[in-house]
Amino acid sequence: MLGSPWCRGRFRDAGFRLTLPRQAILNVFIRNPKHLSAEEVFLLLHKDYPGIGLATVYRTLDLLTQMGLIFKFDFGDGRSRYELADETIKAHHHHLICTRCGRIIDYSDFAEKEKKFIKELETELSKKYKFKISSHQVHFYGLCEECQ
Amino acid sequence: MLGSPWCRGRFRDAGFRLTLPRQAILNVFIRNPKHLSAEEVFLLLHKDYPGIGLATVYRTLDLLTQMGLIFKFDFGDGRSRYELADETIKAHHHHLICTRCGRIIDYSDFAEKEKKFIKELETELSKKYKFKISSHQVHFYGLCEECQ
DNA sequence: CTGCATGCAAACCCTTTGCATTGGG
DNA sequence: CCCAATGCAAAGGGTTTGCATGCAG
Repeated sequence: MLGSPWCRGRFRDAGFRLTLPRQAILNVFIRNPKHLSAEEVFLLLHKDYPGIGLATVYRTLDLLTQMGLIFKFDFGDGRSRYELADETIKAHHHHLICTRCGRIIDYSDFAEKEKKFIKELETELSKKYKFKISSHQVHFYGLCEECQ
Repeated sequence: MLGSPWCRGRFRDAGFRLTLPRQAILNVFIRNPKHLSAEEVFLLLHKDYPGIGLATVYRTLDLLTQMGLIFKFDFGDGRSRYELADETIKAHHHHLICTRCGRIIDYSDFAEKEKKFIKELETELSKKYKFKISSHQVHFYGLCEECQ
């Protein structure tokens, strides 16, 4: 994904430069398919690239989100989390959030059923509220196995 | 709702005092059935009760959330929003959020279909992930009619 | 070369907390 | 009366911004 002309082209076409920090940050997501906070990205990055600052991480996360390469989530714990926008996401994977320990569980089961349902709902909502829907989030809150 | 023995009892049973600020804040939600941020509650309150401080608003919002009288939402704009936990919510009303102007549209259409779907999904998820689900949020992001 | 991107630190914004004071039960 | 609840101001934590410097194109 990274060295590929696709990635470079994606940046060039959008009028952005493919810099080292941007490549490195994208790499963090490729190697860590998780819901990373800005600080987590910064720390993971710091091992190999101690020179990259937190501000750059925030600016890059914002850029990548705008470019659609990553998705931004807010689980209500006061910090944003980001995730690579790959097939996993496209397959409508959603989240279970433990309100006690903060653990986040992905699930992509029931994807077909869910996809169909969401699709229908989006169509109806778009029509009724003249709303152009571009994305959605489904969060279930509760207690994970250990916290019960 | 407010003067009712029900409300007072609800506080007493939980070991809390039904103070003037708490009544006033609950009243704000009753009169403004919207997704209010802490600051909005504070400002609405300020007209009639200029003495009530922002910290008390935050503390009370937290208390009411724990008591289940209001719900807390996070739409990703960096501030929490709160809403009265009345029948409207119980009827599974969800949200469309405009990513440009921040407008939030409630919808409670398709409630039956949705309720059934969510219920099924919750059951399956609970079983598979041993997760005790207590609430859920469904957010659709996009552009409202005016912002398109 | 030219100007976008970066690093650093300060600024910002929302939220929480410490502490003396108030008022509900 | 007593202790939970309040108000105020200060602190906290995540995110953004200003500005001089660096590097991609």
